[in-house]
Amino acid sequence: MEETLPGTADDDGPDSIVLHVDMDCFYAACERLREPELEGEPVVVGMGYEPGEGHGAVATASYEAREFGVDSAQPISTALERLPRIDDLGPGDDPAAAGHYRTVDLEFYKSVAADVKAILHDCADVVREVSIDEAYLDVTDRTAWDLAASGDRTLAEGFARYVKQRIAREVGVAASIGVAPNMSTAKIASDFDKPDGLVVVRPGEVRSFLAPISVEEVHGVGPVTARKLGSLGIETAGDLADADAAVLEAEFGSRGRELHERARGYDDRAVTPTGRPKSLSRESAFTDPTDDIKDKREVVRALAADVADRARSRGAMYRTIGIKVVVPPFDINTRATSLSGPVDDPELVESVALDLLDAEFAETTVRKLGVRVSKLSFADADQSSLDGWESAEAGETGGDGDERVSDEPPNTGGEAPSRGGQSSLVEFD
DNA sequence: TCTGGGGTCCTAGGACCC
DNA sequence: TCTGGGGTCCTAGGACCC
Repeated sequence: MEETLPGTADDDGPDSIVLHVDMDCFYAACERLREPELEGEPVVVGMGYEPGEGHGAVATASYEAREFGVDSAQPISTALERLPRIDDLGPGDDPAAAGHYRTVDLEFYKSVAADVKAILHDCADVVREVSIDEAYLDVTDRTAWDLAASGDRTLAEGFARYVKQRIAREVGVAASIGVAPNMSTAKIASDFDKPDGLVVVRPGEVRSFLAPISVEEVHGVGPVTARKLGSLGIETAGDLADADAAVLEAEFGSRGRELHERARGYDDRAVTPTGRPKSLSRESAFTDPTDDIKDKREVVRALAADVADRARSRGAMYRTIGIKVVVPPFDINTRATSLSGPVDDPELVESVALDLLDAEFAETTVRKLGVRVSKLSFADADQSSLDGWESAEAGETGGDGDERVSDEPPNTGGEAPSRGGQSSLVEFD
């Protein structure tokens, strides 16, 4: 079906068609895939409810579990209070008020996600994978905003329905899809009728669709911004659209202007394929905050080894090594050191991280520690035949002059994922 | 809701350079 | 030694997202 484009310039062509595909309660849906008996039951996926684990949070709660007040990011202890583990029930307890708890199994969820992503890539020329369970598709060249012959629905809606049905049929999980002329509206649309939703916002309807939406639903508005907006009398996207752009910019900087545009239905970002990660990190919380330097150093060592290992397995070299120290109640401190050139050097990650810890936090009581590497560069970096790194493994970091442009390579077209070995296993994002 | 883990982007001040 | 202007890189913190 390539008859849709009028013979005009294609740069500025017709309105784009963007799909935002968001899997419903993805982890719980995955668990149901391998345990069909969980269908219709309250399911909570998280970590830390096992005996001996003190801390943890809910990763995903099925809609049945949400009825009991269990929600994502909730401390697992709260979840257990509201919805006891069904396996812990005593003789007198009511099984109808208990739930099934499962431990996060990311590897399995990734394999399911890979099946979904394969369908998405089959359905669109450009796919931006945002997370394990979410993606944007540019399908402008695959369908159209024209009405289908049969009635008052658009071809785009039919196309989205097809994507949804393929995911359901071929993988067995439900997705909510938003269809709109741009990314930010598509994102809101996919959220609008969850679960199993399909919401289409046609080019002429964007403004009126957004108007009544609460600002909190707008991507990029969190609790802080929502509160500030509220104090300015701005509660809906419509209010935001009508607000004075200069005031928003004064209050929120460049983000203010951006939010204003999004609320007005303007978003000219192109859907671009997912790029490479910019940082890799690992963190871990203590069951009880501690000031014991031995414990802290031991954790940092383990995290450092982990991060370095992951970097190596992804072919990433790093130029900056940092730590994160969370002090009760919840003060986040970060420290980082940059090297003169990119390295792949686990021992250096460990020693730098430990130095940063010792320098300022030797006596500090901490609740959580993290290690991070950033300013990444990748050995299989496309083109750029002229950066002269060797396959360095010694910690020796060549001369300092080293003026690399840290921006991403231009990478015009459809960036081909690495060719090596297996098809890329769609790590998260 | 007193808080798990893995990310992204923006801002602000300081160092340093010309 | 009273003092302009432009630019880059670095670190640290904040807000936000899933």
